Amino acid sequence: MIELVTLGMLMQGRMSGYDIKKITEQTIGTFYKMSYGSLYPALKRLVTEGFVTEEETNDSKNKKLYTVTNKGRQHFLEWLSEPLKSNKREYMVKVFFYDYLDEETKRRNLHDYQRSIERTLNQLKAVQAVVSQELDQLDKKDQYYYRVSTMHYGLKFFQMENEWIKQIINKENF
Amino acid sequence: MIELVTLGMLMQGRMSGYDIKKITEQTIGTFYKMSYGSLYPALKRLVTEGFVTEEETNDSKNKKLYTVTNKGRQHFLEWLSEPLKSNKREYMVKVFFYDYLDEETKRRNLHDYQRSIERTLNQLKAVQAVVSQELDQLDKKDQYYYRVSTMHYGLKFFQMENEWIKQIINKENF
DNA sequence: TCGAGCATGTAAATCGTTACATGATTCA
DNA sequence: TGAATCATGTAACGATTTACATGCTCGA
Repeated sequence: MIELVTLGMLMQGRMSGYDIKKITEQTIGTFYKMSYGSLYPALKRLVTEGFVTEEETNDSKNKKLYTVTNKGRQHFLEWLSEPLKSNKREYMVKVFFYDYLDEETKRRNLHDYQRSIERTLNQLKAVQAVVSQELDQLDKKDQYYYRVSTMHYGLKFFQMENEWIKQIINKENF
Repeated sequence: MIELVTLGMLMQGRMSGYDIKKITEQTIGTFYKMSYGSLYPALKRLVTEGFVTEEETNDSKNKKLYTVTNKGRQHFLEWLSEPLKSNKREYMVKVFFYDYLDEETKRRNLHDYQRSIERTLNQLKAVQAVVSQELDQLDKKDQYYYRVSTMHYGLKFFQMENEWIKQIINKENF
């Protein structure tokens, strides 16, 4: 993951490891954390894999600048093209970089993902209906208040995701 | 984390590792994943730590049943009492178990958390206002559509969390 | 009888965090 | 001049996933 995010950040131009971390925090910081302990080794791996090139600056600071290679760009775009998966918020990171992706793949992936969200949503609704009914009959609602609230959260969460994806598909964010 | 979740699941009564996994999936499965590769070693650790006791059944299936000890219950409740932190969805897992927690600690933690969410929300709003203005001036909105949409998502997400917490504090889920 | 589900476990691999270590620059 | 920030890195540790391995039971 960190390699792909790093590559993605470098897509906007040559920069140092320090810069990569700063920009990552400023942009996707709320749902993706990056530490130097994983970033610097990742940059080294990216160099040995031929996905980025390293350049040493001789001006005062001993800073290293990294640039994506064509191979790296291709590797990044392949990952970006893959279908969006719900787990681990990886999908949010991908959408952040979606300006780099071609229109057709974008549409297809977003559409497929929206449909999968809708399926999950329907399943959750069905489960919740059953559970609510059971609890009503047992008169145990107060004993399980937070469990039930957590279920509500799940529903709300997927509803929000669903709405958000629909909005970006319909380009309502302009 | 897995030890605490396991302990939490065992709070509702004696069960096997297999059962723990099944119930975890059925309840908090949408935001917490559990694999046998981490569960079984965790159960062993819980036994050596004296937080649960192990009981072998001699009926057909070679099943092991686990029960929380008083020490385990105490350990679990200590963790549950700690302030809610935003990172890694740990807080959702905690709220799921909140029926086990005393009213006062619950209220305090939820309240504090709601306030921290509100702070984050205000910060995000401020950042977004600035970024939106900049993009308007630069006429680059279409080039950064998905980046901007991702920002919107962050906002929506925290707004949803905020509303949800307010609702459970005000016991609107009855 | 056969496949789905019940049931437990290990070892290697993966991935990342935390703590430590070092040093330059910039600005008040 | 001293604190904040820029800048890079390593080593130990921690947590969990993935793949593998095994065997029983129950119902169609």
